[in-house]
Amino acid sequence: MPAPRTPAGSARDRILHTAFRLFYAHGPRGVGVDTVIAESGVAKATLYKHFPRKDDLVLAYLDRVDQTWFGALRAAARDAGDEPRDQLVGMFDALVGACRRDGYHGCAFINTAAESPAGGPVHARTVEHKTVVRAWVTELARQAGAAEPELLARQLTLLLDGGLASGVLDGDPVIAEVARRSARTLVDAALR
Amino acid sequence: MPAPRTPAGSARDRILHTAFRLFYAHGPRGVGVDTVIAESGVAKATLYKHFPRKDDLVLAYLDRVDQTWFGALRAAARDAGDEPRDQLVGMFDALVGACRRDGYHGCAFINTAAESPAGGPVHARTVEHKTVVRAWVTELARQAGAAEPELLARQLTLLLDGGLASGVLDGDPVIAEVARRSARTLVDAALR
DNA sequence: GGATTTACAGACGGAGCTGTCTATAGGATC
DNA sequence: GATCCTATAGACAGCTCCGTCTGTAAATCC
Repeated sequence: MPAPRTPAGSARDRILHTAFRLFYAHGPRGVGVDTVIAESGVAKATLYKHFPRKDDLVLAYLDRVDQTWFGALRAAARDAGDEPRDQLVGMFDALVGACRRDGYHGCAFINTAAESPAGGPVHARTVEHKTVVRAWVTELARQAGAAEPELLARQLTLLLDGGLASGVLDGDPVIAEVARRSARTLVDAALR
Repeated sequence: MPAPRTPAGSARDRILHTAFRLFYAHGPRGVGVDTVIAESGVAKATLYKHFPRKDDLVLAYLDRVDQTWFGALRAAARDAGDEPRDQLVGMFDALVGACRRDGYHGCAFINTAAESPAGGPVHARTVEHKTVVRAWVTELARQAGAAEPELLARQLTLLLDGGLASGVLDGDPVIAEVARRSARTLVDAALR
């Protein structure tokens, strides 16, 4: 395995890092391949060697988003303590944190899916991501003792999606707080 | 006022109708002006006479979406009876209906905002739309006797946004039902 | 030290995009 | 009937985008 010979990591990493930043800010369709190349300081041939189609780069971007966001969700839940009941509410702190972050621009998956043809690979990857997250929430709800874990999980992920999606407009952290309070109410009602 | 001389309404109406259909299906950025022209059977000069910039057409599209969606929300609320408390939940029937509709593709505002530059007219129009809807819901919540009408309105519109936004992926009507049940729980909790 | 791999640099074609322009035809109005 | 107004039809310029291609430099491997 050769050591990286470029200052800021391997070419592939630089491409991905730049694509992540640009795609999230302007949407994949709003960023040309030439821009990614220019800003990552990479040759065109190099980019097309690692990502033969632009779609491949978009999918790699979504994978990175998935890791980041899902990781933040689990970390927030973990930080809420050992009680699954508290973790179900605590995961919304990830939303609070996301809204506060500079350059926050909503849900990368929804934004990307909105500009991608239905039935394409981007949609499939997005559905996959949402499914994995919901399965995790469902398991938490089951551990918490919910009578209908699937329902509660759907309710909570719906809240998450709502909070994320409306972030396209204004990263108002109050929205995340509202979502958190809603989550508390729904969890309490489901576990009463 | 001259009578329409074209079979399917005035040229302006045909343009708007076609743009509505195409913009909603593929996103404004995914539809070229030439396509709108071809499918609406209109001359290029005519389109640019009515809508000097493509952005003008996009904004007119959003206005039409606003009328349609807000109208559907109010109609659903009205159909739920005279009690504001029931209307707050009943408005979610508009979401149920939207999810069932063929070609459902999520929230036109969020989808469009996601691909538009932040701070631009599209964002402003979207914020305006969301503000008007939320003000209406707030008034309903006040009439229903909520202690914190603004909070309840934010919670409910957050649910609406979540249900709409996730519709980009799958128009699963179950999501709308889940949103409706969440709304019932939140309304009950707020009015207890 | 030669061969191979990897990356840089950038031209290029074909397509699509927005927006302007000219030329023309058909009703409406005076 | 002459004159508008509006609409059609389509060429056109200028730009951007995606993806391919050629050529070159540097680092690694045998």
